[in-house]
Amino acid sequence: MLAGSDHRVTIRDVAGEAGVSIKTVSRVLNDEPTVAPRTAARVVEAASRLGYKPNELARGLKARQTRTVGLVIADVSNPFFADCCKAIEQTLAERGYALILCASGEDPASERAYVDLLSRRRIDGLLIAPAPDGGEHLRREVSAGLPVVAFDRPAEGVRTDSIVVSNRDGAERATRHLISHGHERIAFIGGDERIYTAKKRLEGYRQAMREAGLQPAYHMQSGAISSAREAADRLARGSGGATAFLGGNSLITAGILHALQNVRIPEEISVVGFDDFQLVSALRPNLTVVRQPTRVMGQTAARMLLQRLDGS
Amino acid sequence: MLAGSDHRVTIRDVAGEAGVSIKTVSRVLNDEPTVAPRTAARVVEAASRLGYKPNELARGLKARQTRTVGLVIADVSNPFFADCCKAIEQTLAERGYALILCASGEDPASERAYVDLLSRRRIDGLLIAPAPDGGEHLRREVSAGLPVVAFDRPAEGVRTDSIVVSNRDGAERATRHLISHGHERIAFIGGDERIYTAKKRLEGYRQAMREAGLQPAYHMQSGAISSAREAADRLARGSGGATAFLGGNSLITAGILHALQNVRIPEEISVVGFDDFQLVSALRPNLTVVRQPTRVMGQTAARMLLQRLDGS
DNA sequence: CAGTCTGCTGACAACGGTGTCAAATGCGGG
DNA sequence: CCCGCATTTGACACCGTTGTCAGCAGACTG
Repeated sequence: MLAGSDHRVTIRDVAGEAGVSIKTVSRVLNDEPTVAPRTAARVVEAASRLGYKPNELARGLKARQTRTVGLVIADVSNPFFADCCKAIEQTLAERGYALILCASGEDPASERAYVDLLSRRRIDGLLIAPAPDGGEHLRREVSAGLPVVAFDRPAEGVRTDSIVVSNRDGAERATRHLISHGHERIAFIGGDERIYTAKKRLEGYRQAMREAGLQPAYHMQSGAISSAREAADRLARGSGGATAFLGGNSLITAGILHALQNVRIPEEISVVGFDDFQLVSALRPNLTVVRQPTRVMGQTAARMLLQRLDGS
Repeated sequence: MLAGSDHRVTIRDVAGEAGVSIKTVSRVLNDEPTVAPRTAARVVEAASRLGYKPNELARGLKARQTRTVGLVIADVSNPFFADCCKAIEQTLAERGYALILCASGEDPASERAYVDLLSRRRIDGLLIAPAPDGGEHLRREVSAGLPVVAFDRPAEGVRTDSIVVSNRDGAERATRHLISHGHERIAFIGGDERIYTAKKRLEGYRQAMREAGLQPAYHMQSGAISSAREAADRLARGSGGATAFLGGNSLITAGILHALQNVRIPEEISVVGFDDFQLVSALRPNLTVVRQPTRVMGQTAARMLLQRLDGS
């Protein structure tokens, strides 16, 4: 209908079209009740005829809020984060908030750059799974008044709300589960030890092994599936090899399963993995998992933030 | 250092602190060469002392660009989209662009709402895997001058750049591959037929079967893993059951594998899946896949968009 | 009939930056 | 000593919206 005029329609155009002042258009668009019905109708009609869309930048500048939140995670292609991200995005979208996605790759410098970018864009709030070695950047934002909710891991050295499950306890229980099934040589393959969740899970594993008087055998690594596979290969080898594995996250568990592709699970070797997610459980329904409530976690984090933004 | 004053630092504050006009501060921050070195130094020092961050909303309002792009996909927790999303995010971040993530769930109404939200936020460009039954909303944006790049599927009834792989051809070849291995009862389980990729893959499958004089047996479905599993169960049953399966995407392939968990692959039944991704291939290294170049696809789409935004 | 009140509307400033233009400053040359 | 010119700086308008306040009818009150 409208030609591809390069000139974006503004409130002024609508005002002109409807023969009223811009303030009246503004009133109508914001449902202020003090406009005469006939006038309001004219304005609505003019706005839709011109295909008017309010400029949220201008609105945000004046109102000092953008209805936008930042999400900083390590990596979207990690199913755990993808699931969190999905839940968060949905929860925010229901309330009309937009989500700016940032993937830091567990790199503090990158995280810092992202936080800066978000801060300049004047996001209303921040959801973050903090990278290790947290620096000053989060503290600055928090003390500047930005609502921040940390999830999956707490933020080091900053007071923020946070949603964290008991990683230590989960690992401890999973290990005890294997012990109670008669295993004595239980290997743990976890993520980079500087990452909070990996560290806590290792603690839980060691605690359970110590209590049972067993010798821990673990490997912590930052790499992807393939390096977990190599580690599992190594730990399973020989007569003194592990009879059971505990995988520190879904990618690592996949690596372990890859290494054990010619081994019957759980008859020959048992595997317990962290991070339940649809694909792994579909592919290996007989795998025991320490389920992380990703959906609930994401939703809760988002709601907690919204609560502080909207008060609802 | 700075107390948590609720008042965000503005360019005016920096100007006051440095004893210059706001315009001079603006010049320094934008690296305009016409500022005396001593003055510039004073300004830089003042800005960093106050922790000044330019308000990108204000900048964007004046400059009519936000350095922000929208990404509309069906679902982040689908590994295919997650991988695309990762590549896109990285490519954009390198150039300082922010990404607003929107998950439409293949719902045209939701997609429309998202496009509207993005348009009001004055994104510079849009990356989209269009939902089926595309309406007017995309056409409107395109003709209003918004740079749009469609990926994974073309946008119906709108002229946009698009990055699409040959789905039909991939399915045809995969089917022929199975035929050449002696299979005659080959079943295809695909996604919702209204979705472009699913439709094309079905076409390819049928074409190959027809050419070989074989009877096609397929099931198209919009559900998740579990419904693919049920379909596979049904299609494999009985003496006339399928001896080979072609899975229309990674989630469906996972469902098929789940259904066949007690069957040796590929000795008893062969499976070929679309969408290679790290987890499936780690879990079932002996699975044949029609690999989608997700990383390249995402990167290419993002670059194509950047090209139109930056000209670089 | 004057005065007040209510309902509706618009002029203007402000949000925090950048573009335009003119003005102030410093300096060498006539 | 004054002029012209280059360098450096600032006043002001503007981007597109909303908040503040005042104005203008017309109705109601006394």
